[in-house]
Amino acid sequence: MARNDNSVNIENQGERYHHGDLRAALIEEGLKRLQAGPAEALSLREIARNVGVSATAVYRHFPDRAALLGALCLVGDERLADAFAAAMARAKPGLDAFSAMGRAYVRFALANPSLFRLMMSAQVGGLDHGRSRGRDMLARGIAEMSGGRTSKAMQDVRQLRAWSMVHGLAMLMLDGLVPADDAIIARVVDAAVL
Amino acid sequence: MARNDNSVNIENQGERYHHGDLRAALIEEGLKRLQAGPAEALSLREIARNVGVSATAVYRHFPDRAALLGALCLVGDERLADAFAAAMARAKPGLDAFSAMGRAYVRFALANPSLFRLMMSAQVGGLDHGRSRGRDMLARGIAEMSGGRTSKAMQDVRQLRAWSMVHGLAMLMLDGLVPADDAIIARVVDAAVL
DNA sequence: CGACTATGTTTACAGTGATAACATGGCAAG
DNA sequence: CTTGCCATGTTATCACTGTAAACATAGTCG
Repeated sequence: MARNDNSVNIENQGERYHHGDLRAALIEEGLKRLQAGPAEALSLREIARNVGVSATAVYRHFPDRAALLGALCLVGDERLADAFAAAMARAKPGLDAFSAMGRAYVRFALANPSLFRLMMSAQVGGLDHGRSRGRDMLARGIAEMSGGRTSKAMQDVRQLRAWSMVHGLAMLMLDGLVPADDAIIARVVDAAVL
Repeated sequence: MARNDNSVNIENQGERYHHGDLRAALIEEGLKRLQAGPAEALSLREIARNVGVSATAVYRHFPDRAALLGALCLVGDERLADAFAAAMARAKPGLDAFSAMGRAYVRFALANPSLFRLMMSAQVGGLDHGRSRGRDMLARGIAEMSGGRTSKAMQDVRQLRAWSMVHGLAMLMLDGLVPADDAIIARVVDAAVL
């Protein structure tokens, strides 16, 4: 949720040569544009135009388009982690964990379709965007769920099944292959045996 | 698997004004290019160039780029359906059905990453590419699996869980978030309770 | 044969990501 | 205070894209 930690006055600086915090402004505009359309349709020039800056100014802050998308991914990951934290806080401990996390996962995807898809697309410039707070939380939450006296290998399989299920449901709904109905999410995620 | 049902000699016609079957050639070249890179990187001009035809010739056979991609989707769907049919033929009837279909699904995705992603992306020009032989077969196979005396609603939920799981696993592996290991596929898909 | 039509071509335009060379202005050292 | 450095902007340019319009060719059918 953190928005502007840069202490620069964004208003009434239309005439300034130096923007103040162009990097943050570009990211913000990119996120805005990502709410309106897919990541493929996101053009550097349009972002720069909307921010009120020349197209090539972007390259002072990002080596290329992929790097800007990568920055957007990082923001998305923070938000996903926040959503997980909130969901976990509300959930009763124990078996509820998976339901809560799973619902949060799918809902996040539906609420931020382009951003979510971008975050999961991986070939964002080839970088595997290594550690991810969101994925770590998901893994921990699922591990807590399958806590019984099963073997480590079996836990891993269950964990992967769980992630696959929520990820697949999110993708199918995002792509319109399954209606994005909240009741359906609940029925699929709740009481899944795995 | 069907390749050339057009009975036109593709060879030694380098000088012809009319191509013979340009539409098929464009699709074929598109599929080839899709094996080498993602669908976003697929350009009309490059396809036309490789086929040896001017860029705008494409528009005699497809209204726009999205339409060509749509045609590629149709081919992909046929191939997926073929893969399903082969898997079902090999599988013993009954509970094996889901394992066989699930493995075929994920393997198809891994074998044709860009094509699979394209097929599932839906916003291919806005058309929801309505009926799909591949999806129909998947649905029927899964329905056969969850055949017990459970309620219709419960069957639907299980069916959706199954599809979500294999779809999610395929996507996670495609995006490099889970190693694309055949043994992992087997462990996840087999003996899933759902 | 002659016209029609399907299927090509050339030309043109607006938009894109990216590079190179140049301009500005804030800040720190002399 | 002045000087110069350098981060951050700018303009100009290039190769590429999808697409539209106008023109050319050739196979087909009256």
